[in-house]
Order: sequence, then C-alpha cells, then structure tokens
Amino acid sequence: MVKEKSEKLPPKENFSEWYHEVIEKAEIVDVRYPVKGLYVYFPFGYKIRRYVYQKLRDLLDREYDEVYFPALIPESELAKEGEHIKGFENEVYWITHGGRSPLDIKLALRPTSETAMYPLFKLWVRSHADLPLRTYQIVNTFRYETKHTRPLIRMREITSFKEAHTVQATYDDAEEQVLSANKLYKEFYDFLALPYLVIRRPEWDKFPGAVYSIAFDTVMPDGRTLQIGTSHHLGDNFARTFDIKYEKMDGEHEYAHQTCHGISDRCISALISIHGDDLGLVLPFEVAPVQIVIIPVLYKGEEEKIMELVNKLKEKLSDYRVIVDDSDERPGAKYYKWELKGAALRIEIGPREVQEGKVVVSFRNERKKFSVPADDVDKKIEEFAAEMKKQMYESALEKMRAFIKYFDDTDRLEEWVGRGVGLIHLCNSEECGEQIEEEAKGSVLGNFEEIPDWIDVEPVGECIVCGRKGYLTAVAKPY
RNA sequence: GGGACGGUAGGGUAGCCUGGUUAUCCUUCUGCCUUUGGGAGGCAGUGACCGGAGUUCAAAUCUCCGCCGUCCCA
Repeated sequence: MVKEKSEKLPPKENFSEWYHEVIEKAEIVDVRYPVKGLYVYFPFGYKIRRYVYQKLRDLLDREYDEVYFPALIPESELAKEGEHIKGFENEVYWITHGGRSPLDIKLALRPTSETAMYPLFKLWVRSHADLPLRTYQIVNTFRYETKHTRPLIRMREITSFKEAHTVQATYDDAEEQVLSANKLYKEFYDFLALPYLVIRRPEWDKFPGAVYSIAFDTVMPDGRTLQIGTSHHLGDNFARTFDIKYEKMDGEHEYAHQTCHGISDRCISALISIHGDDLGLVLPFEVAPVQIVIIPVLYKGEEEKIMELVNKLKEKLSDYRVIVDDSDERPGAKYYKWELKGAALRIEIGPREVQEGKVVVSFRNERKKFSVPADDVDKKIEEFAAEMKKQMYESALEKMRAFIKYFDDTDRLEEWVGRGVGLIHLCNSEECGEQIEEEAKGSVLGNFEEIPDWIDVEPVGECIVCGRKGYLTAVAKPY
C-alpha cells in the first residue's frame, strides 16, 4: 500500500509550487531570510553553484582575465550615461550615510558594473596594443525589484552575476566579440544539457546604453520564458561617455568599442527547473554534488561481506564525488532521498551482488536499473555520464519544442502565449510590437538571431500586424 | 500607488467567531529496540502563540499601533 507521504513533492505540472518545494527540500536555497528578495544558499545548493560556475570560469579563462571592481559606485559615475541610468534608476539601492554623516556623493550598490569599470578602462586603454581588453568578474549585484521576487529567478541581490566587459578597437571587432561570447554561452548551456533560443531583443527592450542586445532564452515547464544569458554590443556609446580612446598605429586617437555580457543565478534555476522531475533534482553528472551514491542493502549476518565490496568499490571510484549511504534507514527511503538530491548514479550492493560479483546501477534521469560486473563499473562511469547527458538534452529539447508554435492569427496567438512561446512574423516597428504585446498579453522577445533547424518556418514573411516585411519573432510571457 | 488577506515548534496545521484544562494533529529532529532490494514499526524525548501597548480577575483568542509576508488590481 502506498501511503501519501508529506515529504513528497507536489507534481511538476504544478510548477510554481514544485519549484519552491524542491528548492527547499533539496536544500538549494533557504527562503526564510527575513528580507524580501534576498535568499541564502544552503551548503548543498552552493556546491551546485560552485560546479556550474567552475565550468563558466574554465570557459572564460580561455580568453578573458578575471578582475574585481568595487560594489559601490558614486552617483556621479552611475549617472554619466543618460540611457543607462534611465534604465536602472528605479531599481538602484543608495547608500546615503557613512555612520551618522550624510555622504556628499551618494553611493549606489552596483546594479551592474559598467559605470564602475569604465572609468578605469579609460586609464587602462592607451594604445592599440592594449586591445582587445577582455575581463570578467563574478559578483553580487543589487536591484530593488518591485515585481514578484522568486528564488534564483528574480532576486534583489543577484548573488552570482558573471559579467564580462570587453574593449575592442572597431565596431566590427566588437561584433566579433559578441559572436564569440554567444559561442561560449552555447558551450556552457550544452554542457548543462539545456536548450535555448538565441534572440535579438527589439530596439525598445535592449540593454540601456547598448547598440543591440542578444539574449539566450529558455522555456520553463509552465511555458514562460527565462532569459539566461545576454550579450550586448555597446558600440562606442560608453567609450564616448567615459572617454575611452586608444592611439592607432598612425598616432591618431579614436574612441574604442565595447561589449558586455552576463549570466546570473538564473542558469541554476533553469538547470533545476528544466531537468527536474516529480521526485526532485536531475543534474548532469559533472555538476551533481553527489555524482555517485552507493547504497548497501544490509541483511543480518552479511553486513561484513557487503561492506567489503562497498568499500572496495568506493576506493576504485575515488576520482568522483562518491557517498556511501550506510545510515540506518531502509533502502527505499535512501533511494527517494538521493533522487531528491539529484545524485546522478546510484549503485546498490546487497547479498545478491556479493554472490554474483555484480552491482546494480541506476541512472537518475531515466531511473533505469541494470547489473554491471563489479570489476568493470569504474571504467564505465564516463560512458554512463555521457549517455545520461545525451538523454537529458534530448528530453529537454523535446519539451521545449512542444512549447513553441507558429501563428498567423492574433487570437490564437493570445490563447497560446503564457502557456508557451508564439512564433509570428513581425516587422521591427515599435507600433506593431506594442500592438502585438497588448493583443497577445505577452512580450515580444525579438527576432531570432539564429533559427534552430527544428523550427520549420520561413525566416521572412508578412508582418502579422501591418503586412509589411516581417521577421520570425518570438512572443512569450517571460519571467 | 490602491485593495484584500494572513503571521501558532524546523515545515505544514487546529484552536480565535463565543477570552478560562497540560495549545491539536501530521511531519522533521534526538535516543533506544526492532527491521532492511522503492518512503517499516514500537516506546521515550526536544521544540511554538511576530513585537509593543491597551481592555480584563484572566488574552493565541478582543482593540490599537508597529514589523513582516502572501495574493489581487493599476
């Protein structure tokens, strides 16, 4: 008889509830910190963060240098770039006092670091030989969000903002950098087995101060989209504001061109949301805090023989993050526990295995179980990890595809948006964009920068609103 | 910005209308016994009325203020 257990998660179809429960029960973040929009990473969640961001660091370290800039920005710098400050002024936290004395110049808690970094970039960049300058930092940023805050999705303190900032000589060089950043993001999200759409944000929704913005969007299990990466071409807008010039070979001075690109904690919320299932977390092997859990099935009188095989195997698997769960619980309870925590591989060892010299292996993602000779397991781990990731990616992509549908009629589009992503042809005028946002009760994410091969729609067609030339555009309800 | 609702152990809750017993139940947690191939059982134990003021012989319960949170509308 199956008893309804209170520790059971709500089903994933009930996504919002599932998400909050899994984040607490699997010990990702503690939502009980007594300030709205600020969250605490549990040790377990912080491990996931560390492994995910380690990958991001490894990718960036190929061509960027890590730096650190202060968290406080003087008002005078923050306000220099007109468009930029307009985009952020309603969400900036201000430090107005030092002790009891009011400050002469207020200090902003960085909402993002352009205006912290670029005054120094002016000093760092002197000649063409200093370019390209490629830097990144992984820091916390603050935004006074008034809309519904959500753990890892919309936070007042973004705890893990990876922001890269580059300086190039020419517009084209900077454009190349944007493309290279996109490539890097693809590698990152492929590593996490997360599918994405690469979309150019409409003019009215680009990063404040940018020439154009490209975003990576993914689709959450409820059909709403989540922006999980951005990359912006800043042209020479900031260079003119902050006077970043370089001396060319011929001795002339010219304004530099810049890009910036960011990834935040949202990559972790996507990881949890997209791969997770009714039982809890499902994580790619590489970022699972517990890659392998060994569960001894101890029968009376045979404990010693069983533990002998368990310990031998643990030794052989010492290259991985392995846990032997020999706690005083029934095996079934342990299976559920480690499934909740997203342990990628489970190995069961009981009297049968000792007798046959085999072990039972179970994949977390598809929960299939099979026997492997005990002597071979260690050599098969990489193969298992790769197989699981492939399955996870395929399953995630299949789900995303089901959320994406083309429409040539706004009524049907409206019915769909909010449950999934609508594709339409749309011209790039703001009037048509606004009209469609109103009618579809969603947001125009923008034109496809790259159309995935599984989308079988013409890239160009008649604008659904005005009939002029329109481009393939995504409309959705974003987080 | 406007409105509605809420705050009782680590989590979820009952009690509040109609003030009065040792504050209910589930879960978690600790210890012991027993058990172990998909959430076992028994016994014992730890743990709570958001803060302040007021009314009253007596406040989780009624009143006011504060703080925090959730939902809805702009």
